[in-house]
Amino acid sequence: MNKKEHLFITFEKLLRVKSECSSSIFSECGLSDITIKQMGYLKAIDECEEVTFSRLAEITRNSKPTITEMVNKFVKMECVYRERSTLDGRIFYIRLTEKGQTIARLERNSLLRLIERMTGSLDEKDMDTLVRILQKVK
Amino acid sequence: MNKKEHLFITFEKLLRVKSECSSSIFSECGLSDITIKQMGYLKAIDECEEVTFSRLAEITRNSKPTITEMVNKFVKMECVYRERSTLDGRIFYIRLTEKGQTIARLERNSLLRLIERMTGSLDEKDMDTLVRILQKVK
DNA sequence: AGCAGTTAGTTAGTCATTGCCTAATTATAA
DNA sequence: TTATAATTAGGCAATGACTAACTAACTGCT
Repeated sequence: MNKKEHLFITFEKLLRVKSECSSSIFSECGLSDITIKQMGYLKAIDECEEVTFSRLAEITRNSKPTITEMVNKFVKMECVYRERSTLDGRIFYIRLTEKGQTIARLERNSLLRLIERMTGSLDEKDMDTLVRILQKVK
Repeated sequence: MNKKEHLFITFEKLLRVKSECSSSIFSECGLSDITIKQMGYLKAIDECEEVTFSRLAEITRNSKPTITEMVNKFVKMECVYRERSTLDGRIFYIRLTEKGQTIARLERNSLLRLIERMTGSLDEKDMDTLVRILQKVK
């Protein structure tokens, strides 16, 4: 087996672990049936500091009623909640619950779990070596 | 910054590259709007040597008409084609086109592209070291 | 202070697509 | 002739989108 194949198999194993971590996160949140679109919306909400219905409609290029329905669905899923502005009673901010944020940051969270797993099996020197080598990749 | 954070950032960069490779593959195939379910069916077809409509209905726990519709959709998307059995004219095998197989094996293909990128920046010794260290991860 | 106009979000009603089903049909084999 | 493989017809729920009309709340002007 050549070096590329070795590398492929090694990374495949790591990615399988990460993918299992993603699945665990979804099922821990009871959201295994979430759609690609819904993931996209949660990420869009997470990327904003404070986001109103109108603003999210702008960002995602949807109508306001679409956002209302989407938010209602997310509220039922316990991913987001509304917070009324104290300055202007017409305005509601869309906020992620802890669960919503966990899912919005799924990539990050599953990678964190993988890194935990790695650091459990590697010593300090190995980690330094890994970082040193992988940083060369352009 | 501690070693875990370093490792996180390093892997995040690699995974971003891989994710860009996945997106490129989808758009090269003109299939950026494929759904999670459809991906699952393509993988199921790919995992079988030879699969008929009835067999795929069994495997995926769906009715036969569901498979017919799904296959018709995939035929329009140029992901699969029918091949009539020479032994029994009632039987059709569901076969992946090249495009269908590329998508069914997306994980593999995007990882292959990432590995290509890595091997372009690393020397033989680095690759050996990577494999040696990463194989320790349980 | 009070009304008119503007703005934020919601409701009602519609629509296309996906993904699934059962029942009936057609074509082929045994 | 009967059984089997796949298809057609017709239906249904959920997702994800829209426009038009509405309600609630703020803003500005007299």
